Amino acid sequence: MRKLDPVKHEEKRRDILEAAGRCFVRKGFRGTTVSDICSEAKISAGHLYHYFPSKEAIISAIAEARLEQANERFSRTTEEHNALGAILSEIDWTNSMSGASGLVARFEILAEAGRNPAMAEILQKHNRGMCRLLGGLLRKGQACGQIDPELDPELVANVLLSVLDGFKTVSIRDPETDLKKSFHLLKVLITRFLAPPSATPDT
Amino acid sequence: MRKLDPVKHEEKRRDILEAAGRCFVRKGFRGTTVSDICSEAKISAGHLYHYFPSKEAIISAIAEARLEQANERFSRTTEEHNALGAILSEIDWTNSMSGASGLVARFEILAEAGRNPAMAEILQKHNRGMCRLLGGLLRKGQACGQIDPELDPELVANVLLSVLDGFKTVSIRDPETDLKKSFHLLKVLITRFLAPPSATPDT
Amino acid sequence: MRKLDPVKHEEKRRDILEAAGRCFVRKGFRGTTVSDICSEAKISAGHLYHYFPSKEAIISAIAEARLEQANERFSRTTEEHNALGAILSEIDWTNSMSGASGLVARFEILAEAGRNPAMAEILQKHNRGMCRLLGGLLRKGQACGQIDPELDPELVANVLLSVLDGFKTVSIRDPETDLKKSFHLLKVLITRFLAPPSATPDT
Amino acid sequence: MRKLDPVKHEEKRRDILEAAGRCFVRKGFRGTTVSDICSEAKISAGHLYHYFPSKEAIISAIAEARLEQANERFSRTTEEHNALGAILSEIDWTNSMSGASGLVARFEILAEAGRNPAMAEILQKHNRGMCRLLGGLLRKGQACGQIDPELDPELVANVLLSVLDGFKTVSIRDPETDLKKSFHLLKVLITRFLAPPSATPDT
DNA sequence: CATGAATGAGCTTTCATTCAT
DNA sequence: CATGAATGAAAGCTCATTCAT
Repeated sequence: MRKLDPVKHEEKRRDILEAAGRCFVRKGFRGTTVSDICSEAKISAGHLYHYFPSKEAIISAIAEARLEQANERFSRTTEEHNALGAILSEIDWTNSMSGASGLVARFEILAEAGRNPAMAEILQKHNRGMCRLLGGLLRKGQACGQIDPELDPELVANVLLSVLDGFKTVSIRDPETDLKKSFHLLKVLITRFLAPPSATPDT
Repeated sequence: MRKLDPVKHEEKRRDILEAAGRCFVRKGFRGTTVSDICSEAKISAGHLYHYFPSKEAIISAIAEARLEQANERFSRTTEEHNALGAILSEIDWTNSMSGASGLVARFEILAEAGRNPAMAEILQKHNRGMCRLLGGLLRKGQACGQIDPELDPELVANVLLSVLDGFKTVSIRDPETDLKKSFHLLKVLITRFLAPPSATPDT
Repeated sequence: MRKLDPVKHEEKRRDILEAAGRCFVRKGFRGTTVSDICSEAKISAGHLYHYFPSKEAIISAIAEARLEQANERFSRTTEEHNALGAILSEIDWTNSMSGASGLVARFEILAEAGRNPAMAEILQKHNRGMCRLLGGLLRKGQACGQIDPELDPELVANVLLSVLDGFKTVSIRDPETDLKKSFHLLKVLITRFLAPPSATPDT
Repeated sequence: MRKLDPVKHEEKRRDILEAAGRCFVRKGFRGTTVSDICSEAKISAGHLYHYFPSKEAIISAIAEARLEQANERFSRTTEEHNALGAILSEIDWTNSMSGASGLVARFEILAEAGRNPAMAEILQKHNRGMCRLLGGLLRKGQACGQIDPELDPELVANVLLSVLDGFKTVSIRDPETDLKKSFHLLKVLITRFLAPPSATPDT
């Protein structure tokens, strides 16, 4: 007779997902146990299975959620920026997140996608979305002469997003990296790359 | 009388490491069991412990070996190329490795390094080495006017290596990517980035 | 004000018991979960405990109910048949139930009774009832010369009921058995067994 | 290099199977836990899996072994008895086994076979074997006039074996049954059933 | 050197049962 | 009455590691 379900249920699901997210950052997908997640979410061992059918499902859900969030943020960003601005804003946001929190999950997802087809599909789906957004911006930039018209927007989008992910490794490779400086350098890199050949890009 | 040890021993160690490498590509560090490795290396379960004290040690050794190999290859490359050539050659080599084989391990290492200090240290040590090599080339390029002298060689090296790693995700993100085209695009990206401002880079 | 209870309650109890019965046939006593039963009975997980204190109680109740039904049916049968007729009618009924539905539960009960004293007692109680019924018929048959008077009615009843249960395994042992033929054979078997020695039984 | 395996291994396998057998008698297939078996076999929790891939496999192996033993014993029996003698000897053996030990497993197997196709197949395979043996004896009996030639040997074999299984329930149904008397009664039953119509069967 | 039997902690998952609503 | 969230013990099974041979 009581019908508080749908809301509470979804809320709890989110709680668990967040708890799982924190665990995954600390120990990785495979290093995290279901027990870890239950402790973190303050629920009992078996109760997790009222919300998710398996650990695998939680991993998928986390990946999906993380990528979804990224897409949404990027979608908002693209509404008020041009291509270059959107990319830079994205990097800026990445850098602002102190610590590995969000970043590590990224590599976990990439590593997993390299051998788990289900994960690969999730990743690809979201990547297509982001490429479309960025590709559109690039085309606009080309239309108004800000961007080299010779570049293939779709390809550039894919490559730039890859490069962005790569950039996230900078502080793992060398923790003493000056993030401000390297951010500026990446900005130069992208600016010079996209600029129409005739233009004389600055440093 | 038993005096063939040191050589044979080292040989076997390498065998095991290679077997482990193949397993890790297929199932990841955590998804691979010691049993998997022993089967692949065609040795018995316990015998592996004559060569490595723990699974963790194998993971470290693999990471070390992989990065060592990369460094050596890059070291050789740098002897006969300028900065741009070395980077392009590196990308070329990456692309030539069909399949995820070498690449996946890379993200595994990065994800692991993000939360495991021991792995982080290994990664950082080798990254320093590669940065030094690439940094030296960049400086030479600057000296002879091929590369923008305003760029900080060390920082550029670190960023470029990161970008390179990112580029490896291209085909995971979108398996239908035309690798040749995207390789060419990356070449353009790097060329334009490094070129002295006055120069008119090609497409 | 709430006064429809006793009737409704008993009704629901029976519903649940029937649902449980269907589950037990499919998965056995131990293979069936309380959840299975609740789903089948279309009630919620915890609500079942308003009707039964435990799963064990449901198992007992089912066994009791099944045996009770069998007794009642046999009781009705005995009113209008002689011994041989009653037995044959019983076998006929068994055969008419296509599928394992009722039969499987029988072996489940026997196996359980072999190790669970509570179940054993239930089984024995009902067996005594059926033996009394069948024993009475046999005695009548002896009185009117249809049945060998040398046979001990109680013992014969118990053995015949056992044989009947055994006969139920025929189609499990060999699913291609011709039930009609084997039914006829059993009829011959019982007829010859019970017939007074002088009589010349037919085939 | 050591090669004590094949023998020791098979021996241990048998040990475990015997331990499992004892557990199954006490608690049934589903009521027995892997832990129970390991304790009974005095091995550690996980070690069982060096010998059997799953609990299911143990259940199958037990069923197979039990039925195999029964077949072998019956095979030996048939070499020195005629049909009636073989059956009686079989019943005798059954009765001699005090307690439910062997019997319970029988109903467990039958109940399981009623819903588990794998178990059903095992049961059917062995039943075919026993039917062939018994069928052969029956035919011989018919040839020398001891057995009613009108009876279909295969069908009779299957029905008799079923009846035999049913007879095993006698002491579960009524623990106070006089086994000697009921054994004698069954002997009468089978004798009269098989005897050629003209013959005057004894009591 | 080499084997594989053996261990035992711990993993994911299930399930009978309770209880707040 | 009725729900389903919640519990926690225990299930089947895996796995890194040790050790007698």
